[in-house]
Amino acid sequence: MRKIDPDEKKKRVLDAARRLFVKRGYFGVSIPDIVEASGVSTGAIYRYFSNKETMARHLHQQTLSDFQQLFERRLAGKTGTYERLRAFADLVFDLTESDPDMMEYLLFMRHGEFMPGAVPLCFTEPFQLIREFVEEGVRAGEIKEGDNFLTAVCYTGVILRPADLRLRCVLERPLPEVADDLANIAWAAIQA
Amino acid sequence: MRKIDPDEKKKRVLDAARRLFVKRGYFGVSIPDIVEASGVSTGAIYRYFSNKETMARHLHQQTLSDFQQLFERRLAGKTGTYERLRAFADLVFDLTESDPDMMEYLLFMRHGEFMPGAVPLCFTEPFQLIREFVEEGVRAGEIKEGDNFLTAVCYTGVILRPADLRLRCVLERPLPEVADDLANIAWAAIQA
DNA sequence: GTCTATAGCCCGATAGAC
DNA sequence: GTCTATCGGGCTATAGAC
Repeated sequence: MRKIDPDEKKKRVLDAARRLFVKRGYFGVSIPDIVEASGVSTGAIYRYFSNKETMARHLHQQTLSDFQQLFERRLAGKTGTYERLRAFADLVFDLTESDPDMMEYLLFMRHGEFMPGAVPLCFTEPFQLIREFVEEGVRAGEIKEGDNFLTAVCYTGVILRPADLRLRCVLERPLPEVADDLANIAWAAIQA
Repeated sequence: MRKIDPDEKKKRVLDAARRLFVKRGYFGVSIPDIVEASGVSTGAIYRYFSNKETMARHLHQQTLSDFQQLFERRLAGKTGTYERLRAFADLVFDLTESDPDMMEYLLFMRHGEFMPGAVPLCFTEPFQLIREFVEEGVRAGEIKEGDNFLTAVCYTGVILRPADLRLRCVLERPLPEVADDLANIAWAAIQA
């Protein structure tokens, strides 16, 4: 653990913190917990992050921007409404299996617990994009007319709830295996 | 605050605790916080509940059984599949407006935070019932064939996610006003 | 029975050795 | 730069006055 790249250490701390925060909540995790889980000393942690709250904010921002980047990469070249909404669904399903800590953070982390007044997840870029896709789908006559915001919320509900239950080990099959079924159900919910 | 019925005091403590737990998480709430919010003294709290964790377990059990009772009452006399699933939806929408603390607890509370190994919410009676209704609906040819568990999960996804966002003040209209739209979307998602 | 005062513990954060 | 030893503060839980 010596003379390691500081960025590598920072990442180790943030990874450990995310895993612990997701499991026990912000206030349920102590700095000694993070020290033990990350293998990085108290002193080093306080060198990188001025305090516990700053570390959590940093972690929050990073997780959101990572998710957005992954989403944008998957959207590249996709033009149809079904295809673009499907890209969101597949990203959620794949992330649930490949990086459950990240997905669990996105779904469950109560940012309000330690960051009063933070922007709700559904106002971040990826969820704004989904609302835009829904609006285009309505204009194209592919999606039912109505409250477009509500329509978008319902679509994400069909996608996110299975992810939720999969992360809690309630669903036994990996989500990518049932991605077609779920994407079809979600589409059936909103199509014209 | 003197000579009040002990059960009344117990209820005041549990109500205050639920409101605080939902907002800041189990570890983010101290006994002094609950003392201040409930108007019941530390000594009394420790007389009723042997410790903080026991109090939280008690609260958890009570909230679950209250929800189940409300659900069963609404199911009385309902026989059709659409009608019975709709009863669940309406209960969720009504509770979201009439008792947001309770609904928020049911949706967000991370019971695993302080109760390792607790039964996940979706294995409780109400959610088992929904799965049964879906199975009957499939047998009656009303609902798409497939993985019935997954189908039930998707239905609840369309119902619970709007409740989630309404509780976070993202949706501005009371859910009962859009109950018809949401119930139809949820039904469209799963119907044969 | 109920409250107030406090004991004992562990936390976040720091200071100082290396 | 990094670690370890330690401080003040606030927590859970209790003991004793009323």
